[in-house]
Amino acid sequence: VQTYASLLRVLIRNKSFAEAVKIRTLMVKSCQIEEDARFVLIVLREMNCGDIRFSIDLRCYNMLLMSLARFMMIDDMKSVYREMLKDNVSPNIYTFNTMINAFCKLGNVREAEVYLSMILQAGLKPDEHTFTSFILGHCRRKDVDSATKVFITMPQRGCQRNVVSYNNLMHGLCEAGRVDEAERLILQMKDDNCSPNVRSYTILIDALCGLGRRLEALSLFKEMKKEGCEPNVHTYTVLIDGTCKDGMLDEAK
RNA sequence: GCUACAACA
Repeated sequence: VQTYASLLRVLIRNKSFAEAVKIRTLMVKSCQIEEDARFVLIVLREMNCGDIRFSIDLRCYNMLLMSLARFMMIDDMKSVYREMLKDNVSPNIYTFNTMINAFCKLGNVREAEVYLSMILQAGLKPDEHTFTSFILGHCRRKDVDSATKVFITMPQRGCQRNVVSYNNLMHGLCEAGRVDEAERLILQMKDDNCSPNVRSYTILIDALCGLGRRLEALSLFKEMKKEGCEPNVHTYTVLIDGTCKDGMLDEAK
């Protein structure tokens, strides 16, 4: 990250702006830890107003917000959002969705709703990412019923549900102990132009194991492979974890 | 085209 920053300064001094944009993108995206994100934030801010002016465009603001979101730096996100308005850069649906998703991750649906109303004020249309984040947010607050409501209204509002919408709701249902409803959803997905992915199966397998329904978990595991869905580390972890807990070591292999 | 989801610890 530091290297990108130095390189960036050189490029700007040489007025190689096309190259600079590329490096800036790499810099913002390469943040591995919170400290990197903080550093990038400082660098971009000083470039945005410094004498060697290299202003932040919409795309860069969005990527910056995403990097901050990765480390749950919600306060910094709020300030960056305010700064972009001051800078006369109009947020687009990506910007709003990034903000909404961050709040929803924290279960702060109230604040997410503020940004939803801003989408409408801006004359934009909330999309499947927007609603899918709200499903997540409600589930994080253990309010599966509100999540279900959002899920139901999506098609009514012209949004196709996608795998993640399903996964989020299934996860919420599982955490509420409503695994049977989640199992119904994974079947329903197929009639809704969605195919379950590794995560869909892993969520269900995990829940079944947690309830001690290991045989069902194992048959789901077989089914996913039959469907051509490759299990990954997470799948094996929940499966091994769940089956070993009760001494079924042989199935675990 | 720059955005979202799962396990253990």
